[in-house]
Amino acid sequence: MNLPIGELARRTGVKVPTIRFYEQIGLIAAPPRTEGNQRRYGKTEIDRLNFIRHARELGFEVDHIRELLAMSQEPQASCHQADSIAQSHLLEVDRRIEKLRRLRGELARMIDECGHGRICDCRIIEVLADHGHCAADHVA
Amino acid sequence: MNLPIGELARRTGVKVPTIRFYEQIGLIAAPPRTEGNQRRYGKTEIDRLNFIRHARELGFEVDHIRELLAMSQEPQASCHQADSIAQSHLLEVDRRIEKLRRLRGELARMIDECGHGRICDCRIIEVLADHGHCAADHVA
DNA sequence: GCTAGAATCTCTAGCCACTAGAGGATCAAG
DNA sequence: CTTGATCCTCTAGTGGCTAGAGATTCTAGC
Repeated sequence: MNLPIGELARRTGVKVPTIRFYEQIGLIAAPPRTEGNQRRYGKTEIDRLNFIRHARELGFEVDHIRELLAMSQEPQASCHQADSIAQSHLLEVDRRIEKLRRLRGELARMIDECGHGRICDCRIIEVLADHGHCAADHVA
Repeated sequence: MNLPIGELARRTGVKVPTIRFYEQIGLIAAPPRTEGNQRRYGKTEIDRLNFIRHARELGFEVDHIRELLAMSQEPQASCHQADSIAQSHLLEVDRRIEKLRRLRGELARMIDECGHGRICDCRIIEVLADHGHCAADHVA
């Protein structure tokens, strides 16, 4: 277990520059180096990077991941805080889905109404140009 | 109709710095200036900015908006291209919705299974730490 | 005409989470 | 000992803005 960064990347699915970036922002610790100044990693980093990757895939922000990582280091603590981070993230995801759904509806309607003729008759252009009182006006 | 930038902002819902930014990236033209070097706008810019805002609200990228704007200037052209931009954007929105829904499912399950006890028993932390063969692994 | 305060100007830097590329050093296999 | 893959650091770029500094200009009231 003395992996170079490329091997760590292969095993975790996190790209090499991203690993270095995570080190830079302090999301993972700086590992030991070879005599020739190359990073060498162990099992700890595989786990940590996998954790980070899963959390990113679930859409957690880096700052939240920082907190979740800190919690995972304190197994006896209450998981109330982890729960609340996840909860509020779920709400955020719900908001995004709802917004996209409304948007999708408008898009689909617009496309549907397009008669595939000339620009001057096109609902797509028309809707964009003059859209004074539709739902999307109130999308944040 | 010789509006200062703040008034244009008020009428279109696009913030002042954003208007200047749009000018900088060439999304809108540089307007005439007063003797004191302040921008003054007319009806054209109101329409154009409204178009841009609507398109942004619908999630179109700036480069696509550029194309849509160019099309709207050629009323006799076919709207095939506008249609295809909108179509592919719709597909992209569908992809995003689907991705968020899968993600939401995982999040909700995770939270649901959390016993609200200690970190060492917490499904949230556990799922993140060891998540080897779940759907989210294959989310791009 | 004068003054105060609101609005405007330019410019730089920051946001997020990376990604790309230059230019050079190091490693492992043959 | 050479070759080619991998690694290093550093800077800059992505998208679509947003924030702030410090200076100027406009406008309304007196």
